[in-house]
This record gives sequence, C-alpha cells and structure tokens, in this order.
Amino acid sequence: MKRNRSPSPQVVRVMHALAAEPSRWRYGYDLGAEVDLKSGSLYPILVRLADRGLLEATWEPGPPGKPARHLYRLTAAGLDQVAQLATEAVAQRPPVPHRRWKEA
Amino acid sequence: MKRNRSPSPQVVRVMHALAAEPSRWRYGYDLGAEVDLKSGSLYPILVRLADRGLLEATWEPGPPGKPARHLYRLTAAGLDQVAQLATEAVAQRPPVPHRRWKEA
DNA sequence: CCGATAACTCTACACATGTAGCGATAATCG
DNA sequence: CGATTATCGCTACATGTGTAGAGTTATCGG
Repeated sequence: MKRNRSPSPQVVRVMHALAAEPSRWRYGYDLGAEVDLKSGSLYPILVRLADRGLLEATWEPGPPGKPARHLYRLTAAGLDQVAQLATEAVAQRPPVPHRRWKEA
Repeated sequence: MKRNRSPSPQVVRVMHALAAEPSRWRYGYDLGAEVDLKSGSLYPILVRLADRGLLEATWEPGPPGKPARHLYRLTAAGLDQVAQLATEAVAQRPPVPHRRWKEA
C-alpha cells in the first residue's frame, strides 16, 4: 500500500533552504553543508523530492578534475508545499487532534 | 640549484605499472590501487613525471556526477627510462661505487 | 665528509556524487 | 489499540581528482 508520510524535520530543513531563494539552483554538497546533512541522507531526500515533482533537477558540467554538479530547485508544487508547511506550523496551537499532510 | 634525484621506489612502482602495457591510458585512482599509493602521494608523482616529459596526459570526459579522469601514459623517453632502470638493476651487483641516474 | 636545501613522500583535507544495507519510525487496516 | 510493513534516515563505503603543509631524504658544493 502507498503511504503518505508527513515531511520529516530533515526534509523540512532542505525545503526551507531551497525556499530561501527559490529561483536559485542549488547542489547537494552545498545544501548538505547548510542544512547539516551527510550525503547519504541528503541525496536520497533530494531524489525523492524530485520524484514527487517538488524539485526540478539539472546538471552543471563542472570543470575538469571535479565532478559535475547535480542542481536542484523548487517547482511551483514545491513552493506550495513549503507554504502549506508554514501554515500548519501556525495552526499547530489548537488541539485539533493530529491532522497531517494531505495529498493535493 | 637544480638537483637530480634517482627515482624513488614509489616512482619506480608507478613506472613499472605503466610500462606493463605502454599503449594503455591509465588514470590515478586505478593506478593508486594497483601500486598502493594514496592520492596525495600518487598525483604529485604523476604530475612531476609528466613535467619531465616521461608521461603524456589527457582528459577523459567522465559521466555526470563523477569527475573527469586524468589519463597518463609513458612517452618514449619514459619507456627508455624504465629500460634504463632495469639495466641498472642487473648492474647493481658489481661494486661500482654508487652510480646514479644520469640525465639523458 | 658535511651541511644547506631542493626534492620528495605522506597525512589530512576539500570537493562532489551516489549506493547498500540496517535499524528506526510511522501510516494504515483490522 | 496494536501489528504490519512501507518509507525513511544514517553509517559506511566507493569513485575520482587534487592541494596544503609537515616532515624526511639525499644531492651537490665546498
């Protein structure tokens, strides 16, 4: 059965980092430093978010001797979701017994 | 003053590895495993040998996400030198008091 | 033969991406 | 509510190149 987990704190950190400047392309190494996640946690997260259509991805060729960079950016859907998250954060006060992430 | 050191055992190992199949292009990571040298020892050696004209180098583009490979191969001069080394190894028996590497 | 020092090797680190596999967590259904 | 199990996060490893800096070695001039 398909399950819909609510975004983990790690995912939220990544999305916020990307949302800070939504038009800018970011790459893993960079984001990992900012958000304090190791490659083994971060890359799977990025791939999953991209699979769900929340991120779009490209490659930046990269100078000889250094690997090409995999670039990511929020899609419209991704931005929406960040907004949603913020709304929920505000709504977290009232004792509406736990409501979670609802698929769009 | 410029000095002429005789090839270190590490350098000899690298040159022999390359001499095993002189027409084949090899790259650092690969050679490092074969010859058991870490990058920090190997790359400077390769660069120095290339500077002296004993190796020739190219780049192999490399798939996205992985760095381009820096390829190396012995030049004619390089092969010569390997031969020279072998000769000296044979000549090492007689007590000719230490003769070293003579510039071509 | 000896001392100055060029030349060298090695340990760390930085850059960059990604996978395998294990254990934790949480959504869904009975 | 409680068990099942999809989904997730994390550690470790693999691939690859290269530099900085510390310390070592050995060549050459005297």
